[in-house]
Amino acid sequence: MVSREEQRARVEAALAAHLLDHGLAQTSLRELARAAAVSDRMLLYYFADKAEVLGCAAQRIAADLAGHIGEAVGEGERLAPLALLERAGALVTRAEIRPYMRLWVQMIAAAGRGEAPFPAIAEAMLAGFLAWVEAHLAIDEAADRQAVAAMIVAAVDGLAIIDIGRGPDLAARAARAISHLGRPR
Amino acid sequence: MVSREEQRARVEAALAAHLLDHGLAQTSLRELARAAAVSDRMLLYYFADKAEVLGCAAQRIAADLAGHIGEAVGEGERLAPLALLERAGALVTRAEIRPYMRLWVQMIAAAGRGEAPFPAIAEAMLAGFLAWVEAHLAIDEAADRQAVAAMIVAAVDGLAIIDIGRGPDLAARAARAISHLGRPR
DNA sequence: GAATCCATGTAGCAGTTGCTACATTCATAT
DNA sequence: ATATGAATGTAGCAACTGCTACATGGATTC
Repeated sequence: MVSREEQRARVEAALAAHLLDHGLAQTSLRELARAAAVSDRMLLYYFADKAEVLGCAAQRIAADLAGHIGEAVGEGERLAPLALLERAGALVTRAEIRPYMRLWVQMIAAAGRGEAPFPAIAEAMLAGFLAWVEAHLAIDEAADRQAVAAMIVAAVDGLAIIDIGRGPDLAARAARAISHLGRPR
Repeated sequence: MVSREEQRARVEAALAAHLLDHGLAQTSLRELARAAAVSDRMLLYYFADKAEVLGCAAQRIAADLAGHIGEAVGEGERLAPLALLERAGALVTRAEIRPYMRLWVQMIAAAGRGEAPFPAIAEAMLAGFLAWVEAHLAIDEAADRQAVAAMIVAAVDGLAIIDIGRGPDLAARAARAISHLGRPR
C-alpha cells in the first residue's frame, strides 16, 4: 500500500510521459490507467474525474516545458523581434522540445472544440508563452510589444504544425530560414 | 426519391458547412446525419464509412479555401518574404477565412493523432499551402524558397492558434504587427 | 483483540459509438 | 401488370465510454 499522494504524483508523471509519447489519441480512462500501470478504478480514486486526470498531467507538462524554455535567453536580456524569433525557433525544433510542441497543437485543438479541461489549460499555457516572449522583446511601446509577441508565438507554434504535417526536417529548415525573412531580394 | 449522387453532393455541402461552424467536436455519425438532415443509416448508404464521410466533406472545404486564397495575390506576381507574409496574414484573419483556419488546426491535430482520414487530408492541404506560397515568393534558390515558404505557412497557421487561444482580436493585431518584425529597434 | 479507516479489486450500469441485417417503398423496364 | 433494382426506414448489435456501488484487504488505533 502506498499513500494516495505518492501515487498521485507517480501516476501524474507516468501520464505526462505517455501524453508526450502518444499525444491525445488514446485518452480513455482505461488507456490512461494502463499507461500509468494502475487500474482505471484507482485513477478515479486518485483524481476526481477524467478532466482532473488530464488537467493535472497537462499542468505538469506545461511546467516542464516552461522549465526547458526558461534557459533559452538570459535573464533580463532583450532582443529585436527577428532575433528573438530566430532564437525561439531554434529552441522549439530541438528534439527534446518537439514532443511538447506536437502535444501543444493537439491541446489547442481540443480547446477549440471546447473539450474540458483544455480550454483553461490552453489559455494558461498560451498566456505563459506570450509573457515569456514579451519579457524578452526589445520594444518600448506596450501595445506594439504585445502584438509582436503574439506574432512571434504564432510563428513558433506554426512550426509545430509544419512538423506534424511534413515532418521535423522541413520544420527545422523553416526555423533556420527565419534569418532570410527580413532580407531584401 | 433522389439519386444517390445528388444526395451525396447535397450532404457533402451541408457537412462542410457544419464542420466550418462547429469544428471537429460533434462528428459522430448521428450528429453529422442530423446536420445534413438525413438518417445516419443513409449517410452510410451515400458513403462507404465514416472516414469517407469526413474525407469528402474535408476535401470540399479544402477546395473552397483554395478558391478564397487564390484571389489574394495576382497571377504570377512574386513578393519578398515579409511582404508576402503580410499579405497572407491579412488574408487569413479576415472573417470569412477565419473559420477555415480554426478548422484547419483541428484537422492537423487529428492528423497528428493518426485519426483517419485526416493524415492524408492534412498532408494534401499543407502541400497546397506550401505550393501557393512558393509560387508567390521572390526567391531564386529553390531550397531557400521552400524553407522560407514553410516558415511563412507556419507563421500564418500560428495565427489560427492565437485566434483559438485568445480570440480574433489579438490574432488580427499580431497579423498587422508583421511589418514590425523586420524593423530595427 | 476489536474497531476503524484507507487502499485496492470486482463487477457492472447506462449512454454513445460505428456499423449492419432486414424489411419496405417507389420508379422504371419489360 | 409484373418484375427488378434502387432508395429509404426500423431495429439492433457489439464494443467502448466515464463512472459507481459494493466488497475486501491490510494497517493503525484504542
